[in-house]
Amino acid sequence: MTVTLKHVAERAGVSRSAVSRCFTEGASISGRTRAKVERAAAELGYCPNFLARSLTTRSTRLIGLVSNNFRNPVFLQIFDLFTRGLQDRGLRPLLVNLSEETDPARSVQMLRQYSVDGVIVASSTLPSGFARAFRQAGMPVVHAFGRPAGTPEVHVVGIDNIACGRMAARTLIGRGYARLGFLGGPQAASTTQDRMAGFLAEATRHAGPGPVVRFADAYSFDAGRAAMQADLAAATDTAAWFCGDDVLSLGAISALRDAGLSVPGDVGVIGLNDMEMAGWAGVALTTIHQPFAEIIGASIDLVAAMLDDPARLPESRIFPCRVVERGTLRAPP
Amino acid sequence: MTVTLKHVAERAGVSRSAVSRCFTEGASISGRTRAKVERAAAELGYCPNFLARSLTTRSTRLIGLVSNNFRNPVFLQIFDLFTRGLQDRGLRPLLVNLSEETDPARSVQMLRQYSVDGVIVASSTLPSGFARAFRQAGMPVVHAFGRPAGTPEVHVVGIDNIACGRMAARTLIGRGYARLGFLGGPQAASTTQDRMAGFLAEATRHAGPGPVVRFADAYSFDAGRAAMQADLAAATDTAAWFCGDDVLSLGAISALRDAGLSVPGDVGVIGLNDMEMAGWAGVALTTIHQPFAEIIGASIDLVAAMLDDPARLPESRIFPCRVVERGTLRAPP
DNA sequence: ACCCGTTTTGCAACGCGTTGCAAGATTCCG
DNA sequence: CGGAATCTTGCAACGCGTTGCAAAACGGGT
Repeated sequence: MTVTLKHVAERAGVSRSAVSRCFTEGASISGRTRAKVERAAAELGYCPNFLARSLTTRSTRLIGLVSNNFRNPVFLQIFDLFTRGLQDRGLRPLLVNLSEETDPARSVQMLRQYSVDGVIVASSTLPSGFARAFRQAGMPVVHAFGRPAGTPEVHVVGIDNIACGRMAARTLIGRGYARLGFLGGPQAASTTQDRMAGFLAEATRHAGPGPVVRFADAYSFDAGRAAMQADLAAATDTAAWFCGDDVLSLGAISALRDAGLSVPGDVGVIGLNDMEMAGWAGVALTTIHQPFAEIIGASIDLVAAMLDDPARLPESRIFPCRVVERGTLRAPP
Repeated sequence: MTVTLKHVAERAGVSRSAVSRCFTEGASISGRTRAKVERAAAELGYCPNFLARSLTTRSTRLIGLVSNNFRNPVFLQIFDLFTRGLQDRGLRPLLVNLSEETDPARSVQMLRQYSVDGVIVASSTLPSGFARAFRQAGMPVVHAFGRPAGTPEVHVVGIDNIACGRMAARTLIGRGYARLGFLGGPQAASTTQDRMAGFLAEATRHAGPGPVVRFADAYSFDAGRAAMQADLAAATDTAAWFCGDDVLSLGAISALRDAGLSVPGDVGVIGLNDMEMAGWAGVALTTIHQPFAEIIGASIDLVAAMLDDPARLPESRIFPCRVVERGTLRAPP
């Protein structure tokens, strides 16, 4: 049924090798033979089988795109950028949803069975054991949105979350808010820990009352809303919040407004990510912009570089963030 | 470097066939041999190569998951359900982003090169030529969110968009709104056409002034907002809108509120999809619920059924929708 | 026409696993 | 215990392409 190399070779009256070379970049083949082969291939509708080829070339150009974050709308932007970036380089994303998965071994096995050339882990909440397990199985790995380290075990691309925490605290202090609060995502996530650490380091130098800390169960609207409702019930009287994620911020703002508080009149909120929705009219979330395009571009660059040089040493790449001023923080006094 | 069948065979002291049969469901192998092989495989960390296997079995269990919609947040939910559903059946999604693609031939070639076992097109805006081209290349195809037809060219799973349009119109009429409006997505999309047709069929039977029709350039917040701003500038004095998508509704509502109009006080809005965000406190969008889980489950069932019986005739599966009452429509008079 | 250096070509083996077949080993039965 | 029926097993060929190697073809110079 399917038309193979052999059929084309017979029709063109050449050997199978000739046909193969016709479809191999930089192989030695004469113009005459090439013409014959191309004609036969076109007539038969031949299309080389990448998977068969991969047996000898040991390259599938398949990249495992692994994530456990399918609730936070920002990840749609992230998948968009990843899929397009990979496609532009002739790489193919095999999407792996690890939402309910806790055992790295099963994912490792799956990715090995499909002989992926590399793996991109796109998550800040997946335990780092996953990236490590992939690496130990011999796969090139890039952890996008991971925690940078001096000598990382795998490539890490992301932002300096501690610096972001600092930046958030300084911004809130600069607006003259009294008591500051940090509303983080899942407490175990490295991003939560680092953003909190930076925020508290700076906030405790602030003259006002000591900072408040709360955590949401997940990076989701409902979790942010619930955490803020808990804080309102506890009446901490916090004047401004740094939320560790935009969607968390939206949940928090919804709880504040439901409680009759005005944002930014009574309470200020600054988020982190600058997802597309943050810029929607009516949302107008002031937030710290995370440069997704750069992070994703660098992740793809690194995974592509690993294809050429699998022994390349892991490195961290960190991109600077900046505050995007919109409408959820009051003007400086 | 990689450990193959041969290494395991040597270590276990059996033939390669024996090892192969040990990893093949239902093959004839004695308990003694199986034990030897499993031991050797475990010691070497052997993992069968699916791609090599696919050469003879002609099955990769790879499914092309094709979409061109990476802006509408509802698609993150859709990808979540698809990836999990496919994984649960041992199928692997190869994600293909066709956002900028206009030529089906290139996509066909790519999917053939990777020998996908089937293709799921998840989009209501991708020209139907794509699904057709995949089918003509001999691939099992399911078009999720496509336009159902009596004798479809490929499997189609979705909703009755005409009926949804009717339902929206009846709902608005029941609330006693005067002039009705339809705000559709891209005019060429079949969903836009069908929703409009159903809506107008019912709305024109309404006693009030004739219905207004507008289109947004894309299924996006900004497009919905821009279309509504255009309508406000034209002062059509429309009392209630059926927007062909939730994210369009949010854009429209943002424009209405910016113009000083209250929703649902002055103007009513009903959307379509019931994306997660529609239920967020503060958003509270009244909308027509599209049963995503059922549609996606059926799509996966159909593509899996095609793997067993590729000659199976294409069919349409249509799921009923229902109005979800929230806060953007006034109560019935 | 001849010689030498460069392409170009086909052969055959290989990558990793599967499978039809026939031979060998087991089991069952009388 | 012999013989038939049933399991297991290994051999060898196959699926689809790639590639090292040596032979063949070609090109140019004289």
